[in-house]
Amino acid sequence: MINKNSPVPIYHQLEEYIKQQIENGILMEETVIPSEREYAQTFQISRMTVRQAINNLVSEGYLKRQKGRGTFVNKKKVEQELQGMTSFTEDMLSRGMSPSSTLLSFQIIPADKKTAFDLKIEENESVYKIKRIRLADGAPMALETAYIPVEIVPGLTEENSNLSLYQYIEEILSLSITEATQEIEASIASSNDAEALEINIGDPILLIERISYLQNGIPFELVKSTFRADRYRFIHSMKR
Amino acid sequence: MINKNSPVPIYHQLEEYIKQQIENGILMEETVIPSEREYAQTFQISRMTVRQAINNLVSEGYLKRQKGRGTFVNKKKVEQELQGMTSFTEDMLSRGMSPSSTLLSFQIIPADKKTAFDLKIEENESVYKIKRIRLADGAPMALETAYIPVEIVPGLTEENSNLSLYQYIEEILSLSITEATQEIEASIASSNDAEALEINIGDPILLIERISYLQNGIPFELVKSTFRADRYRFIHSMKR
DNA sequence: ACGCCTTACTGGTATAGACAACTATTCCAC
DNA sequence: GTGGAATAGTTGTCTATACCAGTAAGGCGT
Repeated sequence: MINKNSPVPIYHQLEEYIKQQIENGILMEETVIPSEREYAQTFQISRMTVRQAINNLVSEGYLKRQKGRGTFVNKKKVEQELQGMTSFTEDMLSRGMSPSSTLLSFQIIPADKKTAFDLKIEENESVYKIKRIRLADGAPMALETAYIPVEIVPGLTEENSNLSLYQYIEEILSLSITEATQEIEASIASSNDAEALEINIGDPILLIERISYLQNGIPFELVKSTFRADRYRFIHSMKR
Repeated sequence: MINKNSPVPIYHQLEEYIKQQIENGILMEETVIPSEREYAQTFQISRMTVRQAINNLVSEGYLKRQKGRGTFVNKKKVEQELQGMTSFTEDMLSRGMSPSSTLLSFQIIPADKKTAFDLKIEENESVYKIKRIRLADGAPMALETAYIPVEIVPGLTEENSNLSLYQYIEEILSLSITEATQEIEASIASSNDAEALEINIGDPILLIERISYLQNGIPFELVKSTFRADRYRFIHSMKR
């Protein structure tokens, strides 16, 4: 398991080893792992080296220490999923609801000033404008309008836009979304919103505007969503 | 500078010392700091202890190491502030507004069921209940109620609760907030909200409920805020 | 049954020393 | 001048050891 002659540092080998054990379920969530002194003895390495490995895993969130008790395997972070949450689909699934959607319109239009600014493109450059009603367990949850530069994702059609766009991006184009900014505000349903979401005019709604970025920092999607406040709250956790 | 007989660990003293030097501009951005051996000799402590201090500062983003060259002061980070944003004060400052607040009430009460659950304490355990109106540039922005277990932060009084609680936690108790969860929803102002925020009944408001955790995962504060939707939007950026 | 001490574990802090890997500089041979 | 070796500095890895501080459990006296 541990090779002292490897160019890979021992502490790093031990890190990988422990991570493996966690992923394989040999070290279970919320249970103690062997003590530092135990690792030191079984692998015939110094306790300080063990500590270096464990420290790294602690700061990566895999483990947590408790003085006098031991070191424990952290619960899997659903949180990290949430933190990296991108699509309505993932969001609903993580809440145990069944997502679906109805396409209202699919257009290619020239970007207006604000959209162009958000997507860092030139005014009047072509963007897809995709309007959907998002359903959870069959009931309307949100009204969503997405803007995507045609240049970045050419070949999107009314049909394949139905697939998860994120899957398409990651798997077909092998790009990935690494960053997003969101702005959230409260408002009140207009007649338009009310009709689509099957609520009354004046009911509270949650407006979320999200811009997602690719690895290179290029924005590729602007999504404006209007959520029914009675059915949706935005959940968000953060770590330092 | 370094007191070996202090109950505060040496590495932590050194951390604070170096942070001070950075903040005071004695250690400039992008320049090398003294070598590990140099610190060890000038303070008559072990090099490994110096490393422990420097490692912490590296993982907090203050410093960066370069093998064979030295350790350098990082450029200040603006983003990290946003991501780790915790208090109303910091939030407003980062938006270029001037925060202030009016204390409405300061009580010690037994925790009700839900509060106890959120703060992971027993029902009826004592908690501070601190109610404030939060102002930005002198105008009401939010109505805020904070719940803090007395056991964790004993000795909080009506007077010192006015100081930044976070500073108090970090500097006096030398604990730090490493994690928080937030739930955000839209609603409509009740007569109570309307009066405090100087808006009309039925106007949209943004409800934010935040639970902050200390490094050991212990929840230490539950804050329920009601923001004027016309003056506040929640902004949030995330990276993978 | 209830406290209290002891004991044996845990992680936390700190030391001193060794060698490896990397960087920058100096100096010398060509 | 240019290339390369020697040198002195840096951080990186690792060991062995010591004592401190918190936790849990068992045993003991009351």
